[in-house]
This record gives sequence, structure tokens and C-alpha cells, in this order.
Amino acid sequence: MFAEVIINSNAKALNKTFDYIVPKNLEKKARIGARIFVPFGRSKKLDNGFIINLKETSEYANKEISVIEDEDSLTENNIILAKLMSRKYFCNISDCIKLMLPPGTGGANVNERVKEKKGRFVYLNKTIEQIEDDIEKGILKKENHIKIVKFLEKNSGIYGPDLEILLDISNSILKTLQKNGYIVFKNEQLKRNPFINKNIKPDKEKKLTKAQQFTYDNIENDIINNRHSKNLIFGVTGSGKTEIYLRLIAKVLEQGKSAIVLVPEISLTPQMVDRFLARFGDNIAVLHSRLSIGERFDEWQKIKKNEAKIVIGARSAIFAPVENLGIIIIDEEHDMSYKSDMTPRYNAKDLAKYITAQNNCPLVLGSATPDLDTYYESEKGIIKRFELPDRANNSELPDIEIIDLRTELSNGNRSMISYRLNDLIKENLNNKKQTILFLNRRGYSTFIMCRDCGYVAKCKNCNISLTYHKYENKLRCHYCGFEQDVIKICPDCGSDKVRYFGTGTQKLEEEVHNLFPQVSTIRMDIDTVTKKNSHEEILNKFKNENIDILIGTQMIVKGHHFPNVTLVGVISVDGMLNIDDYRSTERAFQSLVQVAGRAGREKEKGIVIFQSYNIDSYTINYAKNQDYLSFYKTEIDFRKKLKYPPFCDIILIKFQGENLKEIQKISKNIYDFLEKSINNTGIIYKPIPAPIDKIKNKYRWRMIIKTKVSGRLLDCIKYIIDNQNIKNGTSIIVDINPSSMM
DNA sequence: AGCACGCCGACT
DNA sequence: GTCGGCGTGCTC
Repeated sequence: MFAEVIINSNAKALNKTFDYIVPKNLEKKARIGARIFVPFGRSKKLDNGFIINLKETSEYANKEISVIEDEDSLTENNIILAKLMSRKYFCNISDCIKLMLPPGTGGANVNERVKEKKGRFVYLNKTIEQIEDDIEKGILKKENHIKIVKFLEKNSGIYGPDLEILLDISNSILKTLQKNGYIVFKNEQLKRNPFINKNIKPDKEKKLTKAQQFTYDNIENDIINNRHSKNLIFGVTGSGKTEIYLRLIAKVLEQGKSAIVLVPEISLTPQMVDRFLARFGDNIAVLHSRLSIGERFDEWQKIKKNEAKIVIGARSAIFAPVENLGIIIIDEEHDMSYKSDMTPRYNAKDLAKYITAQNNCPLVLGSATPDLDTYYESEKGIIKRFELPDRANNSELPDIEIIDLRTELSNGNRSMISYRLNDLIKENLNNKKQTILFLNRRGYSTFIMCRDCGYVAKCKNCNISLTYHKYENKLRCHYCGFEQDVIKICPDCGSDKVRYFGTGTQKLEEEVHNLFPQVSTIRMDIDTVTKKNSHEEILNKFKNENIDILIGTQMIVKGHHFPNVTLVGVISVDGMLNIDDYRSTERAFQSLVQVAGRAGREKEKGIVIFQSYNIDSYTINYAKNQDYLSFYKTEIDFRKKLKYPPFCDIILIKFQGENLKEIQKISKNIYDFLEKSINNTGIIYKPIPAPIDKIKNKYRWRMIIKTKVSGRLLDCIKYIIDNQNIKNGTSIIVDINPSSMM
């Protein structure tokens, strides 16, 4: 017997199979998906890899497989998926396989793998009656001893260190209790449980509205009949999408199957997980990037060992090792975090379509502002659409006002805050209500410029404007991290009229403090959100300590519910609209609708202010009316006219390297070849420098093709890239429908 | 990617 | 003589 093997390596030259002899004693264990160790090349160490095919004859095989590691083996479906991804996303099969392995075990050196963590657990060793007896007789009389034993009556099997912290006791008390026979220690695997010390009240099913029931019944039918279907639940915030998800998951569990729920990384908060915990208890595994590698390993093992049947996670949870998949739910399906911007550049939504088809089960996409591509497919009948028009709790939509910043300026208001918004903030402060101010930029100001000669301070590595950071009093590049001291005199003309331009969250915060000296504020953006739970901490602080104003970027729009917020101000809609990407209007619309949803979700009606220099834009006006359908109709016409998705795919080919000549030569070769193969089936643009044409001393060029992706085209691209003679470390990256064009 | 081979210039 | 620089080529 012979095996075709993929070696675990991200080297381009190794993205092919190698034949090995399967020795007699390993024939039983040898199967597609098995993790193996083999001698490879001149290396003395064994390399690890995976069997992707078995066969009776081989022209090349001359070495034997040494070891087969059953523990980390994949399924045949995993291998099929990895192959498919490798072709579509231009990466090695082993890059894709890594996503499916237990966290911390994907590296070449398997000895360094994350281990199950062992720890000392404390168990009660007497019955409750015996203990009551001992207390009555005065045998057990120390206050601390009784406290511990009472606690263990309800929490037997707790992790030792947790017990010590919770009851504020020392290890020696536990030793005494052990000596006296009240407790025993057991050494067991420690679950690095992310929900530790949580008391969650169980939650019952809520009554469904007619629209909810109709949606549920339809999808339930597919679950019962093991039928693949693609469904979009189109419902505003608060329309009860989550309740439908919960019911569908309950049905899936009833059928003895598992469920995967994907949510955007940023909305994967404890509150979000709590809703699932309250309904399903600890039948849940959570996977996201803020977990430590050890925590992720444990959650992964819970799924693998079938101790958890519901997976809630960000993008990569699509690869969770569930057995018998019954449904995939993707919440906030328009969110761009479902597309990976690192190798492998996969789109979890596309893969979910494939995986649910493979498993004969439904896919559910949910959003209040669906991705245009998704809505288009629902119009075409490729995806079934269910609409939830009403807010389940009947709370009113806020009043939305658009403020023209041009008239503000001509009225002499040079501040970032319009007179109207200023008045409303004042009113809110008087009424002890909270306010959110939204600005789509970070830093103190965007760039600094000389008013006499137009000189702009730029990063010498990346060729983009440096941003002023007030606290450090430095200029910093947002791409490579380069920083330099603030300049006061223009280095070009010697003028002292160097001024700050543009606006950021820091400057906004400062301005708010100038206008309202007594106000308390909290800021949330990339700079303040760094630590593991900081995102959560900031929002909780805002909510619980009743801080007057929250100032933040994009990240404040998701999830959270703030009952005391009645005013939301969007400082500059223009900053959202004018980004170099064909989806900037779609994203601006989605953000504006979501931002508006932050105001007044309780009894009181909220007010939302959109400030803009371009008040006639359809994006702002449809967002004001929360009118998705009209926005969709306008936008989809543009997409059709200009040939953008969903009417084609966008293939971005990126060239990066230190040798500009080589980049130009190679990109021209590829262009010439692909221009012929595309012929008239799409549009191909000549290679040009990227918007940021230099990062960390590497030149960046790009080439864009607009066409429907076909297998033949993928093969053509691969062929021509593989045939380039690349010498100076130039890299070529292909990204299909990238989430960002930067 | 790693590793070895091989072809050249520099040095105790 | 031989040590080591790195360009080239291969890995079942």
C-alpha cells in the first residue's frame, strides 16, 4: 500500500504530494486524513504531514511512513475542503489543514503542542448527613472549616486554586480537612473555562411572533428532513433573530446533531454567550482570538470529545471538529470579519455554504442590513429570504436628523460639533442621560501640513501621512509603526505655520472637554482597546459608572445595549463614505443604521444626529429612514453598471518586494498572459502601485481583474504565477473578493 | 522551508 | 592548502 502525503510546510515548492510506502504494521491505521511522521529530504528529524490519498502502486515511493498519530487525524471531508480551499485561495493545502487541527498543534514541531492542563480538584468525601452530624456533635467546629464544607456540598469537584480565591482561605486549611477525611484531592484535566465563576439563570423559550414562527417552521423542516438550504433572516435589531436561532439549535440538538454559530469577533462578548448558556447550559464551546491558546485548546477538545454540541465562535470556528453537523448560523452576516485577510484568505460564509451542502443541513444568515450580494441572491431565489419587520419589544425607532456642516461653517462654527448637537448634548447632561459620539478615525488628527508650502509629514517607509498622537507627543505611521518627534518648523520652507488637519477621536475628546468642562468621557478605539478584555471593560464602565459621553470609532456600533443612551452623534459621515473601496457606501449605510440603533432602545425615544458636508447623498438619506430596500435598489444599479460584485468577482493580485524592477517585470508577465486568457469574459487592469505603495521598505503593486471566477481561470492564474522566475524575495498574493482594497 | 552541494575568494 | 560566503536545486 502507498500513501500520497502532504508535508506540513508553507513553502511554495512543497505544495504537492509525495508518495510513501505504508509499512504492513501501519496499514490498519493508514487512512485519508491521518497525521503522519515521515523522513523527508536530507533532514535528520522526521517531518509531519497528512495522508491525502491511498493507492496500490507508486512510481516514486522509496521511503516508509514512520508513525501515524491518530489523535490529530482529520476526516476525509476535511481533506476535501482543504484541497478545495488551496485551489480557490492560492495557498498550500497544509495552510488550510492547520486551521482544522487542535489549536497549538499546527506547527512543524509537534512536540511543542499545547497539552491538557492538569490540576488539583477538591471533592467532598463525606455525605451531607455525616457532616451535619459532625457539626452537631462539635467534631467540626472551626468557622472556616464549616464554610468550606458547606460550600463543597454544592460545588464538589472545584479547582483548588479557585476555591482558595473564592473563600479566601489557604492551602493549609484544605490539607487539614483532607487529613481529617472531609475532602479528597483528585488530579484531573483542568478545563480553562472562559465562563468560570458565572451564575447564569436558566432561560425559557419565548413566544414567537407570526413572522418568527413562519421562519422557524420553514427551517425546522429542513433540519428534520436532512435537507440543505440557504436562508436569510432579514430583520431589524431587536426583531428577535436570536430567539429563532436558539429554537433552531434546540431542534438540532433534539435530532442528536451539532450546531455552529458564527458571530463577528467584536460582538462575541460574554453577554452574547450568556444568552446561549442560559438556554443550553454548558453544552457550548466558545472559540475566538482573545482566548489564550490553552483555552482554545480546551474548548476545541470539548467539541472533539462531544462534550459540547454547540460551537459559538468567530470566523475560524467554521473549522470546529463537530460530528454530525445539523446547522450553521451566521449572525450579522454582512460583517466583513468573515473574510480572512491573512493566508489562507478564505471567506467563512462561502465555506459555510459548501459545508452545509456537504452535511445536508441548513445554513442561516441573519442581518438587519444584509450584504448586498446576499440580498441579491435572495432576490434571485438562490437564498430563501424571511423578513421580520417588527421590533419584538415594540420600542420606537429614534428620530434621525441630518446636519449640514457647510452651513455650520458659514455660520462661523469651526468646531467638530454643530450647534444643534451641542444643544442636545447640553440637554442630555442636564437630564443625566448618556451620549455616544461616533467618529470613524483614530488618533488626534489625521495629518499635519504646512500652510505656507503644503508640506505634509509622511512616513519615509510607507509613504503615508503620519498621525499625531497627543499623549506621546509623537507622529506615528499607522502601517509600519514608525514614529518621530513633532515638527514645529516646516523642513521644506522653514515656515512656522505647521498646523493639524483632519480629526480623530482624541481631538474630539479634547474638544468635548473644552465645550463641556464638567463632563466625564470615555474613549474607545484601537489605541485604547488593546488588552484582552479591554473592549468589554470600556463598554461596561460606560454603562455601569454612568459616564456622560462615549467617544469611539467603528467598534462601538456592535451589539451592546445601553438603556440610558438617548443621543447618538455621528461627527462626520463623509469620513465613512470617502474610502477607496467600492463597498464604502454599503459599509457606511450599515454603520449608520447600526449606530442609530444604539439610541433609545428603552421607553424613551432617542435622537440621532448625522453630520455631513454632503447631505444629499442617498446613503445618508436612506440610512435616516432606515430604508434598506431603497438603498439596496440604488446601490445594486451602480454595481451592475460599473461591473462590481455580485455581478462579477474581484481578483486582486498583489506584488510586494524590495526590488521594484522585478515587481514591474513579473507583474507585466502575468498581466500579458492573463489578458489573453480572460479575453472578453471580464476586465483586467494593468499593474499599478497600490494606494500605499511602500510599506516597511517594500514596494507594493497590484493588479485587479473583474470577472466571474471559474476553475479554468484559477488554474491559469496559478500556472502563470508558478512559472515566474522570482529571485529577490518578491511575493505574489492573490485575494479573491478581498475585504479591503488597501 | 531546510539542507547539501559546489564554486569562488581570503586567510592562519 | 581549507574555511566560509551564498547561489542553486531537490525533497517521494
